[in-house]
Parts: sequence; structure tokens; C-alpha cells
Amino acid sequence: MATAKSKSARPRHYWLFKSEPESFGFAQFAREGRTFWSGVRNYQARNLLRDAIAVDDGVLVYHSNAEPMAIVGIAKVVKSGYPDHTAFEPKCDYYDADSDPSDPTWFMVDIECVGAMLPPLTREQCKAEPALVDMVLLQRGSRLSVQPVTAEQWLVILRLGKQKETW
DNA sequence: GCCAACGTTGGC
DNA sequence: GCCAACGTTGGC
Repeated sequence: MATAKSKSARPRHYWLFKSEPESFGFAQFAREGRTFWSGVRNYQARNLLRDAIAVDDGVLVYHSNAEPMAIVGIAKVVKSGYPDHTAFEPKCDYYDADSDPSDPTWFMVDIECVGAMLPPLTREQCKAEPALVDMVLLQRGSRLSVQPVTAEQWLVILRLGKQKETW
């Protein structure tokens, strides 16, 4: 009898999450080990969080508005999309009065820290790498805070950052 | 449904 | 600090 094993698993997908170190930096994430990635208030990013990002996917953590701007760490998804409760908390910066708890507008995922990118792989280094010219991150005017990374880009980035595939 | 005005993001 | 690019809002 066929077992679940014979089903082809969904291939791992890869993502890049932006954060501003002033509000939630990688250091804090690494200390805590795991976090819920809340506060995304953009529909395109929301759709990825809700529909596309799955457990065990790989995540690059990127610092924007930082010196230097860089990919600073690697994480993996440990819980797929579920309602972002910070939208329901009036005192929270990310409160959204229009998000109804019975039909939430905003979603988040949980990620676990895999390791720091040491040293960080800077935006400049990424721009200098021909294999990364198509990265969403590097496109003119790109503002998406949760964005897809191809498997090829992921491998190039880990190689440039002297990281191993660690899981 | 159009689109001008506005607020935000985020690199530079 | 500047400002281009973008997403959202709201009048019509």
C-alpha cells in the first residue's frame, strides 16, 4: 500500500523578509529564537503570508534603513499563515480598526532562527553579483516587505555568505 | 471606474 | 535629509 511518503512533497520555497533593526532587528530575533512576523500591512505581502509560505520554507532576514543594508540571517518557517492579532490591539502600532477578528485582513507566520549571516551579506555585494540581478529586493522601487527568492538566488546568496545548507 | 492627492517606504 | 516610486484613499 502506498504511504504518504510516496506523495511528492511540495518543494521548499524561499523568501526574504525585511525588517528595520530599529524596530525588530536580527539580534533580538536570534536571542529569542522564534518569533511571529507581525505587522505586515500590504496586500501583496499578506497574500504571500496567508497563501504561499509553508512550514519548512527558507527565509532570508534583511535589514532595511540600516547601515549597512544587508542580509543578516537565515530562518525557517515553523508555522504557516494565521491571523495577525496585532491588528486587533488598539494600543499596537499595527492596529487596524478595519480588520475584523471574525474575518481577519492581516496574516503572519512564525519563523525560527537558523543562524546569523556572518558577516552580513550587504546589499552592495548582492548588487555586484550578476546572478542576483533579478532579485525582487534589487528592483527599482521595490518596497515589498515579504518577497519571493528563487532557489537559484538562495544558493548564490548562501554561497556568497559562506553559509551551508544547514537543515 | 478613473485618477489626483496624499502618506509611506526605503535607497541614496 | 531628499525624493522617486509605490500603494491607498476618496471625490467625482
